[in-house]
Amino acid sequence: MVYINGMELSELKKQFEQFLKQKGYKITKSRLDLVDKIASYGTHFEIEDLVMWITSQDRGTASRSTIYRTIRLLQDFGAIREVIKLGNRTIYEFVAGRPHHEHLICVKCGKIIEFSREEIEELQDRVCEEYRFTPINHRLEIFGVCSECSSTV
Amino acid sequence: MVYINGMELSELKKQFEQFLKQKGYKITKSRLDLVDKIASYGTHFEIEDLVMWITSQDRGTASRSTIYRTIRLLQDFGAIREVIKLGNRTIYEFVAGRPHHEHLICVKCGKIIEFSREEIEELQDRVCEEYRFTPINHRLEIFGVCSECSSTV
DNA sequence: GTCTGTGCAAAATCTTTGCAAGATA
DNA sequence: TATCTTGCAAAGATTTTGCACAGAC
Repeated sequence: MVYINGMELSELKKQFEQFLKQKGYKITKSRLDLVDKIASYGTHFEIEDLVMWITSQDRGTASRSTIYRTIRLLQDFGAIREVIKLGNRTIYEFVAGRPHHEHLICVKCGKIIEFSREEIEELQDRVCEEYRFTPINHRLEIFGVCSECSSTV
Repeated sequence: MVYINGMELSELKKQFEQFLKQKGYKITKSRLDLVDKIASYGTHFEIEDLVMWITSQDRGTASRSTIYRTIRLLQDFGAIREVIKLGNRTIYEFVAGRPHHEHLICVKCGKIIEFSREEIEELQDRVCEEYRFTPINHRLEIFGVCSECSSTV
């Protein structure tokens, strides 16, 4: 069985189908295929990379438009998040089945390090309560230089 | 005297001049004027809004290119930061002379609430130490719905 | 059969850049 | 005077959209 982030992939797709049905959208090969493609591509990705990678694969040629449209659906569904915004780049992450976490981003080599701290979730709750703000999600990005890059002067 | 974020504006401009000189850039009317314009525009802004506002002012008509270029210089200088990245929008903030803080962003009305917690700075330091990562800056965005918007159903 | 999705190309945004003219040092 | 900056328009990069055809229900 194929597991993605500890969740069985076919289970995820089943849930996505439910989501589509519930929203009145259609279950298409394109949409389900894209879930496979993203799952096998890797955790973090930018849309252009994904488009090029998918296009380079023999079969399965979802158009750029469909990829953009489906990414949006997957964001609504909650399987994908924009986790890093650096300059004009947007880096997405497959988050389905994973606990929330944050990112360290090396501005020299682009390496992404994930970490999580329960304190951040608690802090969010306390701050939001204070401002009577209903949180939907949060994103903590720490930009800096990783150990390899700082040792290479 | 004009204070911006608790710092005297002419002092900030003087420091900016030093920065330019040190970098081998020239001190131009355009650049210094833009600092005034941004200071009087308000804390948070998007470039397009700033361009339109500046263009609508009688005198002072920095071109879009110059604004983009100067904003970049002010970011390097440290007076301005990209604090919110929402979809394809980038919201900047005049941070000169202010302690670091984070933002709550209402996804319904766009309201921005600032808050700061010393814990976040400490947490950043601890996490970075653990990964031997040298932090340059960080950004915590909490997206959600503010009290006004949630009471209006 | 009806309605939605897809692919394509065009358009819309947002940002950067080449170049000639102007300002700064 | 030498060099950097500016404004403009063009080019880039990224994302969205109108429309005709194809596919899902």
